[in-house]
Amino acid sequence: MHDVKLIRDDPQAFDDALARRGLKPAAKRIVELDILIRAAMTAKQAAENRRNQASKAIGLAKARKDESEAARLMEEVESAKYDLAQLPETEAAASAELEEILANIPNLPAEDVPDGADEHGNEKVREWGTPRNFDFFIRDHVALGEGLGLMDFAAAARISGARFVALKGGLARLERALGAFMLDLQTNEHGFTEISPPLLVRSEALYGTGQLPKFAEDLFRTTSEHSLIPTSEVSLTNLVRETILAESDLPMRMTAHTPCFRAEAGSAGRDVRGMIRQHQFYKVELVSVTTPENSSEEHEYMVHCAEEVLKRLDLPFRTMLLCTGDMGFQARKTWDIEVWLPSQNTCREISSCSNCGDFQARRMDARYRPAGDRKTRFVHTLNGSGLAVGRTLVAVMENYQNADGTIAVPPCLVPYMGGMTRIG
RNA sequence: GGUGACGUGGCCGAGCGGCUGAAGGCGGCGGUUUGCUAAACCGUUAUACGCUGUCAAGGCGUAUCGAGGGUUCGAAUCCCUCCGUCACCGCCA
Repeated sequence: MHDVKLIRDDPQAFDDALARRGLKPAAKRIVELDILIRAAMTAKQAAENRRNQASKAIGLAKARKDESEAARLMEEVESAKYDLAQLPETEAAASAELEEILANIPNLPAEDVPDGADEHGNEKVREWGTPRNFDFFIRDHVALGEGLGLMDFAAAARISGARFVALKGGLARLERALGAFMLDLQTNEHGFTEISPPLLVRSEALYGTGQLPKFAEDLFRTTSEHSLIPTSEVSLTNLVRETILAESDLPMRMTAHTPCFRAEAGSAGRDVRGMIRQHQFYKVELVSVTTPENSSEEHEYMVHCAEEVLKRLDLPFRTMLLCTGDMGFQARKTWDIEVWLPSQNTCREISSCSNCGDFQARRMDARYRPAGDRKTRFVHTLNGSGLAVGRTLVAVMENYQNADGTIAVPPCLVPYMGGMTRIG
């Protein structure tokens, strides 16, 4: 959500920022509505003031038993109410239109985000590790998993349809090990507090983080008013909704290991094979709530917390700065981390770390009070995957495969695998 | 799911339909007194928005007593719906 005052003060800057995202100008109508709303509000408040003054006087007149004065004042109230008749509707209609417009406008890109139409405009920031040289014919994770009899897409499809999988034995254990490993790293070494949040959330929460109203078709909705979380960013970030935090509480760093559910409505035909794009997957999420002054620094910190997982797993990756055209709705700046997948001979996204500025905070009404200050300010919120467990499982399988189709367990995971060093 | 009770400011807790944005207390902040601490005393202590003002200080106003509607000249107080909390019962991991 955007600050109307900022748009009012510099409509051109707002439209320029939208243009960087490839969006049409919107400031003109916003400013018109803002003027309309404020005029109606001022007139309404004046009429309400008349009404309130007269009503108070009626009480006093009745106390004096001055019925004629009371009757005269009641007419005064009637007249004020007549003036009041249309104003609230005018204001409400304009406010609704303004809110509708604002709710659907994405966050403005930060200054240092490169312009670009799509992922081709992204910039490589750094890379780490060297892809392994295989002296045998490499398999992708599907061939490996099915070959071992530990990954069953067919059975999952009979139960749930496409884009589901059932992992068995060593692979199920590997998935659990990865989640536990990531969670331990982020909590023990990086200062994030482990949270076990709700997986079903109300639309208010989804609106707060920006999934609604625009991206309803990406969500699984239940028959109640709940939706399944597409990411625990929703639950974790909304933990501070409608609160005023003390500056000393910041940064507030939270992490959770949860399933994520995505309808993938617009992805028909993409990544149809394997575990890359599923309706359900586990993810360890990182969320930071911080001050405007510290959010950029915190953003850097979070990417490094995510990258550290891949370093410990010794998986090659590169970190990309997303261009304006590839960023999500809520983000003002995003780094993606892409892990090396031998079977695809390329890197695939395994983490996305975004600074949302005060965009979500405004939607959630999440504020903090600077130390020694009376006025509250909106917090800045950041989120990042630390990491997507399903895709990490794929990366481990493919990068650690042996010639015989078995999979070596990365050393840092061995303790989490009960000492097992090889799967299959 | 059933029955009953209840949602008031940072917290506790008053509140006959009419100067109640809301008594009182605690806590917080500022000050006086003080060798230090404690105590006592005085003052102060919500948020959002609009108008005004140099988008300052300040002033005026509107709204907010879980949320949204309604009744009324006037609602924290009456009615309805929703959300939530507590207690007991039923069912259940």
